[in-house]
Amino acid sequence: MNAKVNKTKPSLKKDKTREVLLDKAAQMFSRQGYQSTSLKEIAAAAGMKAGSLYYHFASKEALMVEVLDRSIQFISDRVAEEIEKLDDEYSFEAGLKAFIRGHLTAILTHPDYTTTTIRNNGQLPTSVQASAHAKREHYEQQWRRLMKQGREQGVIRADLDEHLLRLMVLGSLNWSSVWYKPCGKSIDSLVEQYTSVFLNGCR
Amino acid sequence: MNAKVNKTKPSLKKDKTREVLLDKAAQMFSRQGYQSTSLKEIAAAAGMKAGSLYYHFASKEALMVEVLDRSIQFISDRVAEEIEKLDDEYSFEAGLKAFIRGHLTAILTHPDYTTTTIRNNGQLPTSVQASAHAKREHYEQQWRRLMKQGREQGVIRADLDEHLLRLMVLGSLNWSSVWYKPCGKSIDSLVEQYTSVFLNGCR
DNA sequence: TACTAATTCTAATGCGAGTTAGAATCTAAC
DNA sequence: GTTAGATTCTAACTCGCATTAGAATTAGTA
Repeated sequence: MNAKVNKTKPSLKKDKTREVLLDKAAQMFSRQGYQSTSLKEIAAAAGMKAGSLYYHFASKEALMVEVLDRSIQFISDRVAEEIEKLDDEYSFEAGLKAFIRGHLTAILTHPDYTTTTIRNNGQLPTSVQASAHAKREHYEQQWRRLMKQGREQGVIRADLDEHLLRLMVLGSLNWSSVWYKPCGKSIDSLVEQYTSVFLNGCR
Repeated sequence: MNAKVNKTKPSLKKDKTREVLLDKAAQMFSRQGYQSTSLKEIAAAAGMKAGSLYYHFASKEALMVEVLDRSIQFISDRVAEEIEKLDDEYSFEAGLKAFIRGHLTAILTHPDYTTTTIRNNGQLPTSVQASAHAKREHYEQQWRRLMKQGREQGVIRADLDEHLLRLMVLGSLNWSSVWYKPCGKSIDSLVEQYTSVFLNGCR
């Protein structure tokens, strides 16, 4: 019991500042990009000096890796949540709407993390890039399965390439992180329009 | 006449290396981002040393500004070309297809320049950002006009927000620069699918 | 060949970045 | 209050960057 107290209490404090550092890092990475953001800025935003960061993270790259990991996790989890709300044998239409709602909600409610992934994709040190690749691949696999289902259920017209369709949907969804301002339309109304346009578009 | 020779001949040589430098810069900016690309790398790719760049460009920022300018110009020109092929009183359907073809062709045939714009959007020094803003605004204005036409001609359903629709189309088009590999599908077949999906989608 | 201008190189400057080691401070249990 | 451990700070170090001035080289003209 004593041991437990000794280990959980300080680790809570430590996790707290780790959390703050990650949030601030995600915020600045998403706005200025990875290279343009200095550890000094991140540390200052969290109320400390640059050197102190190294007590929590091994390097700037390690920080970025964790931000990217969380970002993909946010999206993946949020989509999974929406899927679980459906019946076991859901239709392609219902599935697509759930995917769109999950993906869009994640992007627009955790803009700092997800925008970091979307924006910095492709222009990061290869070591960082490799680390996030596996998780993203797994998520995209789920989209592929959804599209295959649409094809098999005959909802996707024969003359359409389902891979390209997937990229069209993901492209327009991801792009929302570029222009979305929370003051405008509600996420729900966005979901409705995205779903409606793409469903009508592929039938 | 002599004066003409004296001025055109060397300026041709000079313009040539300027061109090479811009091309290489666009290439590296699009792949690694603005901050992660050093003048040393750009110069090396053009077969010279970093210091020599300053004979052609005032600064790294000036280089970037010109790359961005050209990028938007490419897209804008290419779209204008497609529009000119149409009748004077073209329909929304024809207009949309021309816009999509122009935009996509520009993106996929000058990927270095256009990807630089798309990727680095938002994470550049504000001075650089401001310079490209005007041209881009003018181009987006043309899209707004197209969408308005679609609404007035009744092709865009009443329940759709035409501003959001514009962002959906531009998003999925721009995203193609992230995944497109020239070895895959032809640009024409992409144009067909984009047009078909969005036209069916908004009717 | 000699002269001139255009173009590139060399070498140096200053700055800010990421990183590190050790000192300083804070926290909490005895 | 003392002590031990956790956390942060200070002050340095190294490195690569953009930038610059002047020397060196090239190329074209007479």
